[in-house]
Amino acid sequence: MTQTSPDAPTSPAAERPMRADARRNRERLLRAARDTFAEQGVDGSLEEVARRAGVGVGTLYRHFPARDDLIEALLHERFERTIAHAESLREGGDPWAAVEAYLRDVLSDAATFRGVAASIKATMHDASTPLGTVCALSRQGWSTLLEWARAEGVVRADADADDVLRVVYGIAWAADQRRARRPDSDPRIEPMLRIVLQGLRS
Amino acid sequence: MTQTSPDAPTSPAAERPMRADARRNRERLLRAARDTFAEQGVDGSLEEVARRAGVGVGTLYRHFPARDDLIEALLHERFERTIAHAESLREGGDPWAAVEAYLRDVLSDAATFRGVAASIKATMHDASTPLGTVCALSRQGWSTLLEWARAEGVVRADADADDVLRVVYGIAWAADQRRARRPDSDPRIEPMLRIVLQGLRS
Amino acid sequence: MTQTSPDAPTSPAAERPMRADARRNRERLLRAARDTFAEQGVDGSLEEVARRAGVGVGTLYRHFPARDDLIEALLHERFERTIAHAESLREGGDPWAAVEAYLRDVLSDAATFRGVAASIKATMHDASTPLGTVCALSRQGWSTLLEWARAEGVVRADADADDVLRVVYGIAWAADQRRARRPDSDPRIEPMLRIVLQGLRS
Amino acid sequence: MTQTSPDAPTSPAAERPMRADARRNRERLLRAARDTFAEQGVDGSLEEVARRAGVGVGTLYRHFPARDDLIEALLHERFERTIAHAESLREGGDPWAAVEAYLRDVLSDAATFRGVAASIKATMHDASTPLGTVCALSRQGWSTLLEWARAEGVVRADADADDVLRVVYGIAWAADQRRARRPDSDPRIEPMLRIVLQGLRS
DNA sequence: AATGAATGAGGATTCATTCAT
DNA sequence: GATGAATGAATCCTCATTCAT
Repeated sequence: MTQTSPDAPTSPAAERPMRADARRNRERLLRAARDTFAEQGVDGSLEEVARRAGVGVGTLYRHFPARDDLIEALLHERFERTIAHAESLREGGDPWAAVEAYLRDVLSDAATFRGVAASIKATMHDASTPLGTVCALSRQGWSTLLEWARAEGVVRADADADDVLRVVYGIAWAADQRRARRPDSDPRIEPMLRIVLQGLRS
Repeated sequence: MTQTSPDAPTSPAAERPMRADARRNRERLLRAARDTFAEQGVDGSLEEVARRAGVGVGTLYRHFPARDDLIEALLHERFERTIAHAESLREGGDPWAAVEAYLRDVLSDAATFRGVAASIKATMHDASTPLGTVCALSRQGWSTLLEWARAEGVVRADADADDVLRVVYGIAWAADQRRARRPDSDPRIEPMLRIVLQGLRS
Repeated sequence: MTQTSPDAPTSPAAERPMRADARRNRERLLRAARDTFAEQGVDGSLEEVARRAGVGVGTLYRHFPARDDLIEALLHERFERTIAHAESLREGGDPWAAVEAYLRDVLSDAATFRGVAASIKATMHDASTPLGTVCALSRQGWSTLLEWARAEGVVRADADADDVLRVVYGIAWAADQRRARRPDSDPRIEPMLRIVLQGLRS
Repeated sequence: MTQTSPDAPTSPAAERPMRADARRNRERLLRAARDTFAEQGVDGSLEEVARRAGVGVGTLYRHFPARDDLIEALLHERFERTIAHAESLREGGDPWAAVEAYLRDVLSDAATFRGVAASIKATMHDASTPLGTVCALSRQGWSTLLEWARAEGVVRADADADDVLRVVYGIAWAADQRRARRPDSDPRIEPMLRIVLQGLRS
């Protein structure tokens, strides 16, 4: 009765779809954060993020009360795609190809939002943070994948899922040219990844 | 006598013998920096360094105009030992053991101060900085060592010296617990290194 | 009928009867403000007030354009009761008892919300504000009461009505524990009031 | 030996008398704080204080790391004078005159640094703060004085030292015109104090 | 009328670096 | 040469108030 009363002001239905301008600002903020964090690292100035988004600081804080909420939002979509990919890879039937493809995905995730590897590393195992929760999902997918590859005998028995992930994030970090005095012409992700892949193969 | 001691500042020709108290302060500053950086990482407060050294900030700046000069001075000694080690390893006759030992040295150097890997990465290829110069020396030693191991056939032909170094610094970064919410009990350097080593072996 | 209810807004002639939902919101806001101010003092967050009322901030501002309007509305009822009390006291026939009772009322009013004494003090003599107007009414009642007590010879001749009120508000302020580092177990209003009462008696 | 060595830079003796410019800035800061706090209350902007002193914020924080250190410094001198006065008053032989004079001192202290009464009230009983410590001293003096007056029979037996102080601070607060919309022409401290004094007399 | 998103000034605090003593 | 006082940019965050929807 209450929700169908004539007093209900504007929204006809019960769900609140987020106002158009709010949604637009959210998008802008995410884009600005992506850029800013790429340049300054995930410690980058939030004030700067707001400025780039053409938005007041207050707006940023309304949308993302904590820095991690911003990072989490940044990663969420990507991670979900990666996890979905992992599942589809398992259906491909080639465990080694799957491992390769997955790690390339991870690197691509970490490279897209440069500097985010640091953040992931920091909260990777803290399920109490939103970011940690996303990471847990991602690690779960990778773990299953690796287990399978191990069972199929294409990966060394002693390779731990977390350790491999860590090295891969280390590669992402090493390839990150941010703050380098003389930018390397070549990010050289591939050669580094190849070393690791060969280290995994049994 | 004083100016020929092994602690003489880096410039090859010292015009003036450096006053006794200046030398003493330099030593104190290095020691204080070592402690401070060990606790707070290489981003640690310089004011804190000066305080621990029992010296004014101004004095610190006179001796080490930039933070990197301080880091460089701290790494110099370590790096020289590592380079010397590389040479002695070549005399051991076992190229694979040499590669292993050397990379472990590198990791140990990088683990000295939290965050130092980032500094190294940033200036690695910039010979105009003091830190870059030290790195160049180090890379030279590693390059020769790897070449030898490759010639002996114990290391894959396609492994590039710089790429391997990068991955190893990536490992150091990944093992760095700074800013981690829930510090991992175990930095897990060994398992990560093992993956890389196995990736190098031919 | 609706506009003659005791809850009608302060303006004497209400052109339009005020929509039912508007009236409901007004009530809710007052209730929420009462709670919030009781907890956080009169400096409490207005956003919080709106939230508790289950209403947007905008609505709050529509009903109460300034914080003082809210405070005024909250005090209005209390003050009216106090004024009425003053009149009934005069009928009691005991002027000293009346003075005592009245000042206790004032203290009780001022203790309603932390910090409200400051608001009262600030606008006490400014009849252009709604709060000031209420205060003027209140002071009028007190003045008459005191005059009577003076005429009856139970109160010193040199006691000025405003001065006494000021001291009493000062007591309310002194008893206010807001921001105290170590909250006093006992606000000690009574002993302070007793000093003042004894200072009044002739 | 060490302190007489030729290395000792400027200060001939062992004590460090504070550099001339530092002392000057300290004075300026205190003056600026006095003014700023008078206008904005003790919650006044520290940035403003620094600006008025013609000094960077950093300088303010170097001299007074916490707001209370500033307030404490502001009160220290005054309080000491008041305490000394209390002692001299006891030698005067007239306990009632002493009580009167002392409370006038207290009011004068509280009025000089307007708004400071609030701060005193907040930390009055917290000996862990520097301000609380100063207050304790002050209260000690007053307590002794009052005890004496009580023993001499000129003050009511039931008057508690702390309660009286509280009312007096309440008077200071009530007389404070800061933030009043229509400043009262007359601070009216005297009439209020007289009420309290008469309330004390036995 | 109601809503709540957006604003942005404002306040506290830190610290690398410079410079007067 | 040594000292440490001074600087002030930079960062985080909060909240009263306005205004587009």
